Amino acid sequence: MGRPPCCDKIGVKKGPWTPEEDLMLVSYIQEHGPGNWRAVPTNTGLMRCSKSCRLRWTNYLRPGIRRGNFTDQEEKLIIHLQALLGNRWAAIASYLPERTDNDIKNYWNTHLKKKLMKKPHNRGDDDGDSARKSLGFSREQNSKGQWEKRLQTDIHMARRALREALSLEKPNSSLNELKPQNCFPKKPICATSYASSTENIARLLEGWVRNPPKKDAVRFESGLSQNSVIGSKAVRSGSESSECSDSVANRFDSLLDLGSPMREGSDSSPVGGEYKPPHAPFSLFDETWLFDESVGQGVGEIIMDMNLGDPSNLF
DNA sequence: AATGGGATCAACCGCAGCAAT
DNA sequence: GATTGCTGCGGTTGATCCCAT
Repeated sequence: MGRPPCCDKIGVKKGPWTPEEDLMLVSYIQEHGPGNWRAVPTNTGLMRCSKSCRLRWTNYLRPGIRRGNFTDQEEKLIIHLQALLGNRWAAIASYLPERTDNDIKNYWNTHLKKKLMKKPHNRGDDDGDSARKSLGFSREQNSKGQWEKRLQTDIHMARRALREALSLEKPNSSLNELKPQNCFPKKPICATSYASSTENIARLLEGWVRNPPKKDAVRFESGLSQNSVIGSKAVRSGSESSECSDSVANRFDSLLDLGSPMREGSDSSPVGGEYKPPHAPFSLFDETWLFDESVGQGVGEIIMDMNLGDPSNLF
């Protein structure tokens, strides 16, 4: 059988996007909201395939994306989440709402993997496998179901890992330490010239995200929620970056807010309602377990003590 | 100044999942 | 239940940048 290509390959433009194309895409999304990507090339006149449009939006033009260097906090969070989730970049990205899965994937492949490679012992072979091994998962157990099952068993281990990742800098630090002004650099670094132009385009969205279109935008709203407004600030260049999005703070706050029960279908999920894993492999979307001290102790505790108990050992 | 090699990252490709029919 | 079409995800590629020589 075989599926037809997502678009007519003939006449479809490839390669880097131009500011003009970005503008066309952004204008369209401003009006109609993201989604129905199939219709985007036709309606905008863009000579791009729908996938390309979606990718460009989600990875670059979408408000709320922060570019530039990863902070230590982010880095450690990624390492821990990667160890827990494997290369599920989208799931990992949902915990770093201002980062795209593509960015995280790139960062992992270009920085973290090498970094971890340098560490003898428990890492080095292949993406996450080693990390999972370090968590006590053998290759035999590596089949999705098994290691997820195992993961559920070791829920407290993950919880602790993430908590430590989030509080590593100052073990006794308050949640304020996780506020963006602390966990993000004051200034976006390494924005390319073209990135700057897209920032300008993103700026165009600023007014819109404050009052997103109501129709056709349900998915968009659930995906961005509060992140949108602040995020659009975040893509501004340096001078305003100290505002650096409350979104992450909110999300971390809600991540850590043990008092408020995590919800299903709530707008205020820890990551802005974003992460509802399509596969729902285990109850990661109910993140309270990550921090809930009351979860029983188990063999994972030992493993964690040996391997991830001290995240600083990673480096 | 030229150039070669490594690093980085935007974008593409193919597959899987899911919903609609 | 089977088929079809759309969307999302992860792996990979290739263009560009950066730095050392």
